[in-house]
Amino acid sequence: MEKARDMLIEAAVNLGESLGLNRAVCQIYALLYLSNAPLSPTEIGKTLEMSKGNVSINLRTLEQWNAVRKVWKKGYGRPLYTANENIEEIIFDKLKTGMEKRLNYVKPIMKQVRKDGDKKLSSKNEKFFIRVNKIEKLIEKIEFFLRNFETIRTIAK
Amino acid sequence: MEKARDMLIEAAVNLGESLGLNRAVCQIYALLYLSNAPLSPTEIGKTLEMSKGNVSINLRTLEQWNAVRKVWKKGYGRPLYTANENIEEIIFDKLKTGMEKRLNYVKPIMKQVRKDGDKKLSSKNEKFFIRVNKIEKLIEKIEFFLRNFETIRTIAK
DNA sequence: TCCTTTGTTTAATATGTTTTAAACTATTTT
DNA sequence: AAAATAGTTTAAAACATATTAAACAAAGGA
Repeated sequence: MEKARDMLIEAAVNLGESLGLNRAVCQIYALLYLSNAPLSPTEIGKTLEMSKGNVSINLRTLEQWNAVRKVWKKGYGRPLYTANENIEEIIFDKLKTGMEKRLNYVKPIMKQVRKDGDKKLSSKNEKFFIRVNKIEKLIEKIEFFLRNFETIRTIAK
Repeated sequence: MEKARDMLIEAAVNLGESLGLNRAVCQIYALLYLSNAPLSPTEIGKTLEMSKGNVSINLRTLEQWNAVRKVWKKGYGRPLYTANENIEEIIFDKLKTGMEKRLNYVKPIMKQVRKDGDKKLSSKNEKFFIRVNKIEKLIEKIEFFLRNFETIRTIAK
């Protein structure tokens, strides 16, 4: 059954690329997702033939994304790790957080551009501001989408 | 007005990062999007202070994405370039094409795993296959989403 | 036609990211 | 408490990507 597992792990790596994720995070997450029981960093490293440093770094990343969480086994003082099985939630939360951060950087710029432009609006600049308006509309649309995604998803299926 | 333009170009670079796009594609697309008239590669290179080789390579990429198209000015044998203003369409088409390619790689693997598994289903493996099922459900959901995105988008606003 | 300008291709350089190795810290076992 | 095992951190290496410079090809103007 390990062959099947390894094939699926490779598939996860492939899919992860499309989200800009590195090999190690995908491998670790997929392994934990497919495991019957929580695993220790050492076990993860051995199974994936990956240095313990790499395991450590990427486990932390996965924890920050809420993609993985610690599990405490009694009588054993170190944490094991298990996957958050709700993949949809993980992807969406990450997308949402990332997008919001970017938009918060962009929005003040848009405001500034608009303010400067209102002062001196020549016909040559008109087209420029039509496009600025279009971008602002698009940003609103994205924000609407992020706010209402849960609802949309429910309607969709 | 060039200051405003440059600020918006920087904003585009920032947003592009979240989609895994490189600096040059974002800059070139944004410049063309905000320009009143089509531009030549030389003009683009000068404005963005970028080597002509880089302009050439990334213009081709943008053309392949349908993000930019050639415009022929009569009496002039070289093409100028202009932006496809439908940003939403560009992003979605790219997402769709990319996702479909990945899923077509993953789906045969899923089938293979399921086939191998049906032969010898022990209770230890049961949990494993429950998770395989979950992934298949998720893939179906993504495919549904890609097929029906246009519709969903219309409903959403 | 020849010279100049513009655009493409490719090899090299520069930049950024991922992974490892090794030094360090913390925990467990004896 | 000492030795062994496990985990973290960091500096270096391996690897990947983006950018440029320069050689080449195509087009425009003299």
